[in-house]
Amino acid sequence: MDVSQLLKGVLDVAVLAVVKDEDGYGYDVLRRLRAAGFDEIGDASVYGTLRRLYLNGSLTSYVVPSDEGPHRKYYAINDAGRTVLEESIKTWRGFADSIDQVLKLNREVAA
Amino acid sequence: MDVSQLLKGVLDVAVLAVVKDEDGYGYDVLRRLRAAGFDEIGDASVYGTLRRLYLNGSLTSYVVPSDEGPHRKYYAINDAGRTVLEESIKTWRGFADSIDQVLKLNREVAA
DNA sequence: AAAGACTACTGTGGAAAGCAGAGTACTCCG
DNA sequence: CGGAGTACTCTGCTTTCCACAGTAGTCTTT
Repeated sequence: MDVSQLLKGVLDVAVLAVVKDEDGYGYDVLRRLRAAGFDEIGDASVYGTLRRLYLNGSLTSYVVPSDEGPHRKYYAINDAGRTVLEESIKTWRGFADSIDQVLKLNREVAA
Repeated sequence: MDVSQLLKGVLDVAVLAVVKDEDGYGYDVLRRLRAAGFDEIGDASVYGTLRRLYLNGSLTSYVVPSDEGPHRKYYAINDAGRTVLEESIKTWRGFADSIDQVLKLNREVAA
């Protein structure tokens, strides 16, 4: 099974969730996602997702110069993005439950 | 969030899991998946997935005439398919855990 | 018997999204 | 000065789901 196919559609939520905690720039979001278990994720996927979320109005953006390298393009979540995130979490939950049912994995929401 | 995007890559496992329980033909697999919660799944997706799994050697196939309509093309899982299914379940589990972690959903495998 | 509904499958073409690869550019270290 | 690490952009490829169209069989209803 190809993990990159599984990411389709889910990357949006993952990126929104990560940015919701704290504003982030592309390279940083990439590191945070890799640390969370998406270790094979491609950089272009993250940059592309951030751009897409910015273009559809879920994120705002600002540039900050850096002493340790090139400038950083920060992204921050806004109200629209928070709404999308909440809806997406519900969708994900229902979807994951259906899969677990078919695979007969008994998972429960613990908290 | 678009459910059809979430299906990418996962449909393979879902179909394998459904067919593993009992041999099935396309229209029937479609109904079983819809009953499991994938109520918006397109028929062409299921037929396409069955064809793909057959071509890559995970399923075998045989035709059975029917009294209630056109003939039925049954698919059965084989050893290769079972191996793919087991590997895919592991991949799914790891993937879903990563998502849950990022979304801060505390799920646990109960049994 | 014609019309419609349900069953059952095939094939084509389109769209979305992840990703590889190439390119740009800045900083720091040896 | 060259290499490594950081940081981003852009183009084009690939996979996969799906809408749509078409074929074809059975059964019910009018």
